[in-house]
Amino acid sequence: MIKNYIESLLSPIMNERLIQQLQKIDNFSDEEIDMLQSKLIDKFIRKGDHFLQLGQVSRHVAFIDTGLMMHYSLHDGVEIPCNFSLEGDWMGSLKSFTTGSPTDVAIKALEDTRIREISGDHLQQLFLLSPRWLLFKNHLVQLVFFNITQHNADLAMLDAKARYYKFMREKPELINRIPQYYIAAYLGIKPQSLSRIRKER
Amino acid sequence: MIKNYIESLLSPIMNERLIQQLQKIDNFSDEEIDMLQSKLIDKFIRKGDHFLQLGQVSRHVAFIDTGLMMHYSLHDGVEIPCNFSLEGDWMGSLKSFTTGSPTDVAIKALEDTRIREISGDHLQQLFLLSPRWLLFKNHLVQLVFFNITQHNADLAMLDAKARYYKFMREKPELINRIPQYYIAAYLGIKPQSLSRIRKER
DNA sequence: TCCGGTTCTTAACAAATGTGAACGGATTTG
DNA sequence: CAAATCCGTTCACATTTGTTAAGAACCGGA
Repeated sequence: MIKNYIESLLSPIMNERLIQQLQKIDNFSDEEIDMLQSKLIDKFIRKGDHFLQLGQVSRHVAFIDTGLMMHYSLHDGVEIPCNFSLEGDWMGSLKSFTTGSPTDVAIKALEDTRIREISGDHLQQLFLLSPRWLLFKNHLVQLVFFNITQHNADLAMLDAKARYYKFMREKPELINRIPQYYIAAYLGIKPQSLSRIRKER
Repeated sequence: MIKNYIESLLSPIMNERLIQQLQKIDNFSDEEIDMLQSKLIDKFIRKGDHFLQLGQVSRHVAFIDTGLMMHYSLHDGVEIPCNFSLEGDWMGSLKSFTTGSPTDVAIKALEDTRIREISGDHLQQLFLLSPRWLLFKNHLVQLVFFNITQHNADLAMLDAKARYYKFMREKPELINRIPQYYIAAYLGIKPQSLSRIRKER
């Protein structure tokens, strides 16, 4: 595909972004960042395919270069999204990754997505080489944790309209990239109700 | 108080419970458990008082010997519970504890509560003495994480009645120990609605 | 013990959300 | 290209939940 070829040319820019993200967490040295990059593996996940299937054990954490992924669990045959990760984010199923238990939160691509992943084993090696990488893992855990806790409070506190407006306000870049029935499920309402809310403005 | 005196006599039984909980996580040796116990400090938290105030930095993790605690965040002046911890549980505000940031999830006692706490510094010492204690910390994180993720899906998926029935089914020991307006807030409904649901059976 | 506040319940009504069905546009499949 | 499927919208109607207000039950402090 032409599009993929063009994206591959963007690699320097994408590296820039990865490095920026890491600097935000802590002032990693160039050597440390090289250590990480030498262990990262490029992958391409086609829209609709999974980074992590339900019941699998998560063995990798990944940085998203381009694209969009959805974390979700399954209830009565319905996919309930609990989080979204997009370009510039790190993602992983933390519970499964750290405990080795089969995951009950799957991760699949909502768009063709380009990632760079690192295995748990390699991450362990980083920890040994430079304990600073523990900060990195902590950061990932905190981020997911914060997201979910916040969303929890929103679901408990706000009505459907307020939840949708808040979503629009805080994640405007997602509103047109996620199918509405997933947004509705994420917000805890039916697609028809979301449609009604959207109409009102 | 006579009650407190009696409880202090129960100490061997409470130790039993702490040890049982640890064995569930991993087969810690007697020496390792002694290491932990030597660092635990007894505390008593009166009903309504806080283990961790909003905005404080969490510096301790604690085991609950007797009593009941509520984790909550504040929205528009309303306390929104996101979790409960009771006797036999370990508790802590993981985000604040591991990052050193001020907490946005407070923890307060819903009953007079007896805990044994360990500081982050002492926990670090344990990690150095025996890396197995890292499993312990991971276990705590996973537990909280699992709870919140599950509750999230429930809030998004179930209606008020189903949420309450599920709560009754899964945490029957809590139903009569938590004020109903807190249960209502936890379930994302108004106290009057909860009252109506309870009346229907 | 009594008082004052808090919590819980109840009710009638208003508002929000769910349900089922139909339609049309977009996308995929053959 | 045609047929089939999926997705978003709309509507009418059912059901659930919120709101407001009042009183009863309960609890803690003086």
